Amino acid sequence: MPQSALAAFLKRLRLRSELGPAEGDAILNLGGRVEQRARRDDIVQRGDHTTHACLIVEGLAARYDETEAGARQYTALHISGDMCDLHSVILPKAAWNIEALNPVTILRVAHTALLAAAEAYPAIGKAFWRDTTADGGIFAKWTANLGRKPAHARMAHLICEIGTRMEHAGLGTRTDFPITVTQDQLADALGLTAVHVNRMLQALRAEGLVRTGHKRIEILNWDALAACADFQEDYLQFVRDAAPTPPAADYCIA
Amino acid sequence: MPQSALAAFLKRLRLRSELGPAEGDAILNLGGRVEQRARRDDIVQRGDHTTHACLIVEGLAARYDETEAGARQYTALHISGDMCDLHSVILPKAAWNIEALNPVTILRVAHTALLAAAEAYPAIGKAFWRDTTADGGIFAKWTANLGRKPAHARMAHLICEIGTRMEHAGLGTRTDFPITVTQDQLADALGLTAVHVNRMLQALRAEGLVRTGHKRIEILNWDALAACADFQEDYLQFVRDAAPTPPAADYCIA
DNA sequence: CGAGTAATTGATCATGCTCAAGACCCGTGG
DNA sequence: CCACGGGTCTTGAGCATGATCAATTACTCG
Repeated sequence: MPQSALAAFLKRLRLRSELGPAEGDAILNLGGRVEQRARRDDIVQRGDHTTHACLIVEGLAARYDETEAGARQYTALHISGDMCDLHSVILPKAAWNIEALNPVTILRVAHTALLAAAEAYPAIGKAFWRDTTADGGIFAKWTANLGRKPAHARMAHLICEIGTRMEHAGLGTRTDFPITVTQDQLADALGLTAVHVNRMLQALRAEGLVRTGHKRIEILNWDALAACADFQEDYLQFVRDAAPTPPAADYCIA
Repeated sequence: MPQSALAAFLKRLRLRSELGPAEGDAILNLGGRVEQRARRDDIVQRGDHTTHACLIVEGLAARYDETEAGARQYTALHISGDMCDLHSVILPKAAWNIEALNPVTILRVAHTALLAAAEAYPAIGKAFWRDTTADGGIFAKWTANLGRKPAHARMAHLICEIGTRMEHAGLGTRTDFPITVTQDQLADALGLTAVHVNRMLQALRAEGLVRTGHKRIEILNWDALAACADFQEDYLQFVRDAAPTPPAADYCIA
């Protein structure tokens, strides 16, 4: 059971990092314990001194921060195959919370196992470092969206991001994927109110850009949606970096 | 010259990570080339395939993202001693820009040197990983602030954050530190307009919380400012993690 | 001293919030 | 199989935070 979940994690890591067979085996043998969490459960709470990272096997989770007044802002969404909280391996004292957005199956993987793998195989260590850093790039993009884009563009951007990530994770296509999320939750991801999310979704539907419902999102016009979102995929870093091209490489083509 | 700049970087790393003398020497011998950049220069541009990371020796820099329309959002500020763009070591293809906010002295350190140090000394690799991850935590906090706090609280929070980081960097105290930044730049960090930044600063001054001018910020009432910002330092992760407390540790106290 | 940048002020505008009520949807139990 | 109930979605009306536009004043640095 852990193995199949870890296979998804390995696949994820390989989207960004080159990992050989030995390293693959090390990932598959990380072990861990499968757990269920109910919707609204906190998987991690601020202040926790964590000893495990959580691989999302099934369901949706979100990292969030909360103001004194209780207003909640999601800072990241995690889908199946994400090791949400890989951060905690290197920074065990959580300064954030992670919540199950719907009933979730997680695999709790010990930091000790993750660190041992990272130490035994430098490529694994770098893959972990790379993935947490890519997550940081996503945080930064969310910051930029919240700071400088109007509500409808934020909505559109989030839909494009999730679609792209779903497709890379093999959970659907970028234009048609399953997701169970309420407008309240979208509001907390977008820094809006649920009422306004509702109106923005209606606008996107009216423009013929998306269709929603039945726990799915379907994008009817990707180009138009991406344009309205100013969505450019590069920040997701879903490209294994080519070896730094030697300056002379261009000439080899002829 | 590089050595003294690298000493600041080492000091910074040691705020979060335990590094021995050999590791310290490795950091001090990273080498690099000192360069000057004028205000408004881009130190890194989106799409660059970078080969060096940039240590800020003197001055202020910002990572930013820009919308089609040209609206700019800073996603991170970097002060002296910050290795801005340590991220690029593991993700060389920049999906962001870095700009000099005022005349800046940087030390360009080769990725090859940084990676070699990380590979030779696992503790250095982890320190790098930890610092980039802590940066990610700061991005996440900015996201939360932009999404869920009103302008005056965002302003207050940024001032608290910079003060705290300045103090840890040894560049002043948290309540009185030098900084050269325009209201336009603050606006781009806070997702506001310069006009509104001006008004929020006036409000904070009128409440007797801060004093500004002469390239300094002085905080007259830290507690009140932190309260208005809902500032809690934990997200900066300026604490070297205690060894995971064994469950029995509690009993040792008596 | 002069030019350019930055800070400040005022007036109007609009995006997105608040509050409130009603419709819809879906799982549960009678 | 249907009624019930809670959560979610939808709609409307008024409000406010922060944007926009447009001067004017104050620095700063040659």
